Amino acid sequence: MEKLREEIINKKNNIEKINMTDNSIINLIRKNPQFVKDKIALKNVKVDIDKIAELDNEKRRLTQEVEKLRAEQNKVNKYMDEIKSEERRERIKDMQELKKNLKEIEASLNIMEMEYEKLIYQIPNLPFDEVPIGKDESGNIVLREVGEKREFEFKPKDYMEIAEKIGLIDTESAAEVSGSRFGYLKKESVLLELSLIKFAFDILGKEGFIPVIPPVMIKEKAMRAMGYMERGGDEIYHLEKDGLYLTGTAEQSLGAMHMDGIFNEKDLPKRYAGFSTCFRREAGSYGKDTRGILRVHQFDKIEMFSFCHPEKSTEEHKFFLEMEEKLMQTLEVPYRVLNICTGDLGDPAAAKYDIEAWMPGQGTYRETHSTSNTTDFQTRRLNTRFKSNNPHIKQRMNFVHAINGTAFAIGRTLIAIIENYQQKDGTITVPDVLKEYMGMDRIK
RNA sequence: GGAGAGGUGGCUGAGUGGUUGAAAGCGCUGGUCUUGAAAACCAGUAGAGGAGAGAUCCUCUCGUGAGUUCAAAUCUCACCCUCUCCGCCA
Repeated sequence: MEKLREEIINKKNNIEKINMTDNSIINLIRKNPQFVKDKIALKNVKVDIDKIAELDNEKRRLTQEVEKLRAEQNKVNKYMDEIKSEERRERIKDMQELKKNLKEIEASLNIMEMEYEKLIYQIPNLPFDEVPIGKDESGNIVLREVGEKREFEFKPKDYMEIAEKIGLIDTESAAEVSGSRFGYLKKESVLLELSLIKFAFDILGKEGFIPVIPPVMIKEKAMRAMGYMERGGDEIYHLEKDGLYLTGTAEQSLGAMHMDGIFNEKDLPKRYAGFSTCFRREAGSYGKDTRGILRVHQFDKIEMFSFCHPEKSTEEHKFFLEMEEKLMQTLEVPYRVLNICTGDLGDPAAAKYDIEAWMPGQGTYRETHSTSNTTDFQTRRLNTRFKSNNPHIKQRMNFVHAINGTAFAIGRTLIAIIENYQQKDGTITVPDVLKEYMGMDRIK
């Protein structure tokens, strides 16, 4: 019994309570449990919704009992100060009795709440109705192909072949120093990275994105609120000594930046562009893409993040996709846009688009961008809200929606550039838009 | 790493056991005044959960959690966080 108590206390300290308002998941479960079941099934996720409904019911029943007793207690306490010794002694006795009763009910309520919260935290964000239904990435839908694939008068090479020859990428040394799935970027590849960063910030700055270099180590509380702990926790590097986690994307630290924050409605959308190194364990991908720098434990990325009005999130999501396409079009790299299906969405997303760049050396498209509308899934856990200035609406505080999207995943963009701009003589032409940033038009 | 100070509403900041969910100021919203604006004045203004058709009512929240007590922002303990000084350091 002591142990269980301690456990409850510990859990309470670690789990941030999810905020529940009108349109929250529990209200949906109360109104239409089947709908929730169907939606999460589309994501291949199983959570015992009936159990949650049952716990919710019990919880509410007990809560009402507790509240009734508290009300009684408060009522007596209000005049306790004014009454005389005889009656006072009597009242105190009553209250002692009441308290004993109260504590018992509270104890069972506590256990119930713990169980309830564990379950409800496992429910992923529900996919929008418009999202194509499918069980894995094979169900993703190609929306369009953009840009003309270059006609090569020779057989285009794989990026590593070119990069190693010029000395742009060194994975061999990295393997010695750090192990597999690491790489040294050298010479012009470094200049390319710096140019891409500046280029991206220039474009995004015009749209009001605030440039950020965020911390790459964050607390469990922040990581959990961003929705990355429940499933896919294996993917994250954990610094146990310090209780910190390495971010796999700037999204995690950008989103958490406004934890417990309140926006003024007129300041929305609030857009950030974060440049950071990203760390991923790639735990589930043994033997997949082992060569080169396509899939590595560490890479740099510029990520867009926006907090927006809930009614505007679909629009903002579309805008993010537009920005991604604009970046790719300006770079003149052919790509295609995918509408990601329900089974491939991941926990936080209600909708998601990927961009895959054409890689002529590999003769295939590879993912370079991804943008998600996470609606209020993350912001509920983060407790990031906005205040409406309209005095006539009843609920003036509400959760903002959060959108994230890749501007450039540098490593993969380098790959795309190298493969698309390679020349017969083994050199690489610099994309027009980067020439000025690079101070050269060819990499030899 | 050593020493100290502190966490109260959107913000600043009072409050050391009993109508204090919380003074005051700022901010915000509405109104009066004004040709308009500012100023001035008046009024309103925390969040969450629950019951109810609704008016409304109840409960919780003063960093988090536990405890003492009939009663905790106020007392005790643990944890978290922030700040200042010293040391170390790109």
